[in-house]
Amino acid sequence: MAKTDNIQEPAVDTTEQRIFEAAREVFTQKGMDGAKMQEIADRAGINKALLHYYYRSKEKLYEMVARAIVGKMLPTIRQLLESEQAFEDKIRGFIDFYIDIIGRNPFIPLFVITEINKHPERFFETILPKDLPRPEVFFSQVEAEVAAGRIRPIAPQHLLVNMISMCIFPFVAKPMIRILLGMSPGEIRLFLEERKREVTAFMLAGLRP
Amino acid sequence: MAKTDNIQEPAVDTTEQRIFEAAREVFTQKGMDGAKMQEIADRAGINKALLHYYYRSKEKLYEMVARAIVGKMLPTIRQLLESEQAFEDKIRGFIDFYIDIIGRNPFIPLFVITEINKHPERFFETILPKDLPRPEVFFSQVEAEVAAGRIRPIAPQHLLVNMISMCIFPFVAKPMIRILLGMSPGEIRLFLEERKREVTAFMLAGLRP
DNA sequence: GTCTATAACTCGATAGAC
DNA sequence: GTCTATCGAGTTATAGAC
Repeated sequence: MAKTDNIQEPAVDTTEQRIFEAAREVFTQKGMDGAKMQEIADRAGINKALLHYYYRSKEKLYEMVARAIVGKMLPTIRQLLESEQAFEDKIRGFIDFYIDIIGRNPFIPLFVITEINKHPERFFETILPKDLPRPEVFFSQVEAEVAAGRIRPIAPQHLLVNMISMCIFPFVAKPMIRILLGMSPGEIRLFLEERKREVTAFMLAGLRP
Repeated sequence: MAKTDNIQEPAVDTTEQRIFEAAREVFTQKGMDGAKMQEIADRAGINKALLHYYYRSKEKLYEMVARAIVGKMLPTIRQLLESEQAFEDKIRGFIDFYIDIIGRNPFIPLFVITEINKHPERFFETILPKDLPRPEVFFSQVEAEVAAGRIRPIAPQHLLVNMISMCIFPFVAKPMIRILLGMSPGEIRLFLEERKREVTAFMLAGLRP
């Protein structure tokens, strides 16, 4: 509990941080089982023994990395669920910001999904923070919009899941989409960028009364 | 149970098939790296050495399993993309059938997504069949609907990705949704079942001119 | 075909020099 | 703090008896 509790500080390039960054790369690409301490050490440019000097075990190192990654996604979701912003602005803002952050960190969704499915107990007890965003404000907001006739009747839970699905899934399924639709690397990049506009349009169209 | 619920192969119960079935369970739940030959042998009720007698190596066994799983999802997608069925019927039929098949095999999406992201070369060269469904027929159909004014203007690629995302992603993110929305195991089951109706409604609403 | 026993190897972790 | 060397557990794969 002594030093690194919060982990978003800028690059000071200590050995400890180089290890952490190398571990983040390897763990996110290979997963817990596929990652090897040797590869992390090589990528950090140091020796295997040093990994254990700074982080006691592979398990501890993994937990640090996982916590930092999960923590990165929560503020955006909290903003959507808990803020008092106007409904349509919120939808627009969430889609834009969420697709943007995933576009810049495309490894995050698969990492989180894998972790949560393969090791749910560790995820919920050790990695996920306890103060999760609460969806009540957002849900009341949806219900108010429905009651006012500004959007068609829809269950708020399904609305939320539809929106998140359309934002995240294409990044996770990117290689499959590329092959199925016969896109070049440049075309798929453009396609994913377009989705900010497309998902927003589709959400608003799907909600028209 | 003598006969398994949802497998289409003949239930002959040879040693070879028991191994294959055990391997399917372990590989889909643990992934290639997390799966252990010992566990597969235990679950098949035979000895580790027999795994190598029937399938030469862990790698070969994994490829067999992966090919079978991927092959299972393709006919539904081919039906959507290539058949000449009327547009709205197609949309309704695809969502219903796809959510149903995933509901009965909820491990498939994460398995395929993981495989394709972690080992793209093996996936495309060894596991994915060469004769993929071609999207042209479906795309022309969407364009015809738009031209006729029966649906609002939308890029067929995004329409397709929106629909598939809303069908698949909730199953992959199930544990996260459970926690975020505070659902019991029974409630999440019901929620995912409801999605046949909800996704259909949302798609059709989003496409109204 | 099926088993037991074990070889061959990988990998996380530690000891101890500097 | 950082390194080299090595241990010991766990894993895939094979040899050989039945």
